[in-house]
Amino acid sequence: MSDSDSPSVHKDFVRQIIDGDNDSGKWGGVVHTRFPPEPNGYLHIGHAKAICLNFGIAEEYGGKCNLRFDDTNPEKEEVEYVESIKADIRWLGFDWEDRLFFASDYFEQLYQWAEQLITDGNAYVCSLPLEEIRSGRGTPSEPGTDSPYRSRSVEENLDLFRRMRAGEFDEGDHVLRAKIDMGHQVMLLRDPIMYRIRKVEHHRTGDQWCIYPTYDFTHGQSDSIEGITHSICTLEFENRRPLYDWYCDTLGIHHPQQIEFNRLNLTYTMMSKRRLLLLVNEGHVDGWDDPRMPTLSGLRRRGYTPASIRSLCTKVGVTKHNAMADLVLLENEIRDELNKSADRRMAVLNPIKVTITNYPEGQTEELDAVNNPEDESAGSRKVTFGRELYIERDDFMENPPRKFFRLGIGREVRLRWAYFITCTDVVKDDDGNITEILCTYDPETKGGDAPDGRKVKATMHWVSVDTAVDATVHLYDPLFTKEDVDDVEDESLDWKSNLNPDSRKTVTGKLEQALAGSESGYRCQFERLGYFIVEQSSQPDALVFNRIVTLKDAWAKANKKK
RNA sequence: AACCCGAUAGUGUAAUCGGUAACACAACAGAUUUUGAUUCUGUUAUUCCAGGUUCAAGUCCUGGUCGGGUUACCA
Repeated sequence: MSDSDSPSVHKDFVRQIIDGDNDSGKWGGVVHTRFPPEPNGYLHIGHAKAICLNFGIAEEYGGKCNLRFDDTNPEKEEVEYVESIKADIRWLGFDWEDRLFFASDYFEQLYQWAEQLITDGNAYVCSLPLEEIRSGRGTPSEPGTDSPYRSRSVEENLDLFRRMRAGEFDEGDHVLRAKIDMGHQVMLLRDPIMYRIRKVEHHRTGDQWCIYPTYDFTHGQSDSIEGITHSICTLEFENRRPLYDWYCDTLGIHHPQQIEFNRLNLTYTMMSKRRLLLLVNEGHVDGWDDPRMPTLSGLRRRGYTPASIRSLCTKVGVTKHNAMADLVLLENEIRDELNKSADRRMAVLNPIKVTITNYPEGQTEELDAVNNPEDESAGSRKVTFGRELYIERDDFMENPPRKFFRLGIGREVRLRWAYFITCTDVVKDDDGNITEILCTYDPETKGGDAPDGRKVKATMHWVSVDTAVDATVHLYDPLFTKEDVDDVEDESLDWKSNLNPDSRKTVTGKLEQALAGSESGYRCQFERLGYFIVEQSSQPDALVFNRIVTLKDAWAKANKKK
């Protein structure tokens, strides 16, 4: 590769293993990985890490990465999920080319291998009820007891297993178990289940099968069939590696190396598909693609870019111990990217009216505003100034503390790209609430510079009342109030008690006219507020924006601390 | 409890033959600034514990502690 002379490109332990294999010639220099999602939910940012690892490694080593759906449990799996997963991987920027596979494509081969194990005396049909299989397995400290069916003859096992396939039995009547060791220290090796009867339609094979293989009896063999060299999975599969190895070895087939890495955890959210499904089903969010969800479709709708997510995935690293990455890491990625590329616009989200008392009634003027100070080529646009304006309510204080250097009575500030204004008075309603701010402007400061060189402490955004465009703006905050979603006060509470009731606030904002008619997917910075994207449901004449992320705000942070 | 895995600034990671513990983010301070943003500069702070081997240990050895996983006819 080209940048091999860049000083110290750290390689994680997975890549180090691959380097070692390439040096020793273990796989003849071949690197072939796979990403194996189960189509029972939407992909989340944790999956993005696995995708970046598997597809990324294939790219770096001149190898290939397959997409394989691990669809052995028809009760939970749906075509909708298959399609969303494919779309999300493509959006992230990866391509499986012609290597789209399904574990269900291998059902017949798997079945033949099961018969082989039976024939070799390595598997048997067990007719114990579920509860007895469980109790018979013993506990980690006590060995299990052999099933009474463990010694069935090969002929009887074969006959029973074929009749299971033929649909002669009901669910739960029989299972096929591997004959390993009921006293093994690893519980998983105490005669694990290989096949169970499920009279359920499968989203791809329909009613062709009424017995389905378990994950363990499927995964390694699927890797084997596809010629995978490095089967990379998350830490919770570490315990299953002995079984993965046992099936490959006992069957005498190509035996990929399973390597486990730490999954991505992020503060203020969680990655459990079961829980995410619950959030959707119980209506805590609007759907899998709700902009508050850590799903790829949610992050996409929120306004995150594929590059920002990929960048996070490389920054968090790959190790073997459980880690929880700070959400601000992700936020910084999108801030960095959009700071360089996004147009600046002015929008007032909590408006209060300002009247410039010495500005002629009925007069307006067009002023030049720079689109992006970080990118000269972005050019400029016109903004309209007039006698009546909106500013942010938070930018005015009647009795400002010492450190507050925005607008107050008698204070002078700059309106971005416009004039210096000085507050002379406020108008209040009968309850004493401020309804309007009265100011004068200095015509000499047009564009925002004072010829006499005098300084102001604050520059504020604003929008003229006459040209303001209304828009619905969704302000998002983290879905949970705790860094660790499982951090609950007492036993009676669960993670749902940490749901943030204020994770979405919706306001009507006043936008500068350049934003009129914006198309869905357009990202810009609302100056001093944050980065926003035009919502996918937005219409040119009924604008809807999502806040992607706020700008860093030292003033807000200082206040929060008090 | 048995088995498996892990432990390095607040967080995430690096230190490849045993040879000056470092990077990013966060925090704090300052400079610049027509965004209290960005940018720049600086500061604080790290090898789980106890022994051992060694001129020298984050790294090797022994014992412990703590954390996670497994104990599904889910993946």
